[in-house]
Amino acid sequence: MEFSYQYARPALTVDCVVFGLDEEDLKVLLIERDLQPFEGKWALPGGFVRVDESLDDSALRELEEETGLQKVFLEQLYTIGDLNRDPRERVITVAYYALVRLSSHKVQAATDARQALWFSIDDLPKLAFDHDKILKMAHERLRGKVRYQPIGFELLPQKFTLRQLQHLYEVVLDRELDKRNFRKKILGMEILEELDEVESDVAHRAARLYRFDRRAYKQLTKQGFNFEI
Amino acid sequence: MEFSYQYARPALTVDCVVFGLDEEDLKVLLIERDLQPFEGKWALPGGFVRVDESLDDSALRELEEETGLQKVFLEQLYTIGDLNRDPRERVITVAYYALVRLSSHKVQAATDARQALWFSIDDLPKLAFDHDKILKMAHERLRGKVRYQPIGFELLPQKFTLRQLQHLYEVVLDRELDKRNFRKKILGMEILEELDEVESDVAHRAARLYRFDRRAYKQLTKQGFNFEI
DNA sequence: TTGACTTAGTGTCATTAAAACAATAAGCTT
DNA sequence: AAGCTTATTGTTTTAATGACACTAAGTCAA
Repeated sequence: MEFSYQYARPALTVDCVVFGLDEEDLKVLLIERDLQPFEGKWALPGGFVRVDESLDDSALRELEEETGLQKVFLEQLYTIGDLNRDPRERVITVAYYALVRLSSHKVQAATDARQALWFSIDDLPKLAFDHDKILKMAHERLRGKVRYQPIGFELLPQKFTLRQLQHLYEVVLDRELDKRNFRKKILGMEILEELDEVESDVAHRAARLYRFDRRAYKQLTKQGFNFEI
Repeated sequence: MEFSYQYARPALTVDCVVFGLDEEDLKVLLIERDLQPFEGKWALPGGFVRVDESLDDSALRELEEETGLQKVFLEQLYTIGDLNRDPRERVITVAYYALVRLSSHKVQAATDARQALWFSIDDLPKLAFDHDKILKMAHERLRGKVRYQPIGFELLPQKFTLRQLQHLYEVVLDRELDKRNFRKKILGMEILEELDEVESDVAHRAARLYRFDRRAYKQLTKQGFNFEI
């Protein structure tokens, strides 16, 4: 007990809602807790903020420690400070959400976690603390934000087909989109680079591959262009 | 020094960007600090979070203590935890923004503040800490959010004219709107209640007064209606 | 009381964006 | 070679947006 203060201070944590996407649906990465409280329960990866690291760094560090993930897309979500959200003491958590290319990330449990597993967003276990609430918030944020910011690409491989891109939006927005209208719209934005490559290993005509053109997008935003699906 | 912990803990504060609107432009409420550090400098109202109060309550309490404002519209903005944002020690702040009906709120300085004053958003003094950055963030959030959430009404008196409403959007979005198109659009939403009253004390034809119909709005959102200016 | 002044209030047309909709082409499998 | 699966492409209809100007109502002052 080396650190003393004149007034009581709440503990501060970060928690991450990590989204991934596969051919079926949207997934969330959860860890099985290896410590009390809620030992053995599923929870969001996260942990205490150190006094010498920024909040973003905290979130990235905890993600790597508990799940092995590195260099993911990360944005702050909300800070939750309800009085009794942790049975031990007053804990305030800064929640983040992260988007990862599920295909290219191997996940492995580590510190404070027995295992890390991907769960379908439609089939989640009961979570520790108020993590259900945080996860729901993150899901809503993702649904809202994916429509007016090109963050969806963070969920896809670098090279993707228009089918995959449309599938992403259908899964996240939870509604079907018209193929012709979707292609017309997204190609009309001129933020995709058409590659001289097609997908491989499919048992039918292979679709062309595209890449998100970050430079073109930045250029367009400067001119007042607004991304919107 | 009564409170001891095993690990060092950052201090936790809340800060509020309070927006108001008058006939000219958008205003922000600032306080002149009466304590070190930055004594005598202008800053956002705010202060330390107590261990037994929620973050929202903290923000509301600080607002009342430092400016006398009560029952304002308040939303969380962002949590800033850069390492050296406070010269004393590591301080993490949960930033909020608030919208008030400037006309109906008297402002008075109190605890820790020499005075509280409204500043035009286009003519701000240099602020203490990183409050410039927070204020800028809040302004961007307001500009973004006012278009797809009917929060603008929080800045107007309960009864307002369409001219006032349009002026609000022109000031916040910083561009002129066409009167006929604006009226067509906003009235077409059917979220305004037309009153049997007109404004008074004007030296010309008096305009009809309207009131935001929260019930109608909620009903419409249930049916999938999306507010958008 | 009248004329001048100020703001309120209103509708149409042109343009653009969104939504609905189906046939052919390419490549793989058997 | 025939059959299967998915890729790729345009047109038409409908709805939303944006541009644009005059008359009505009420106040003020001569």
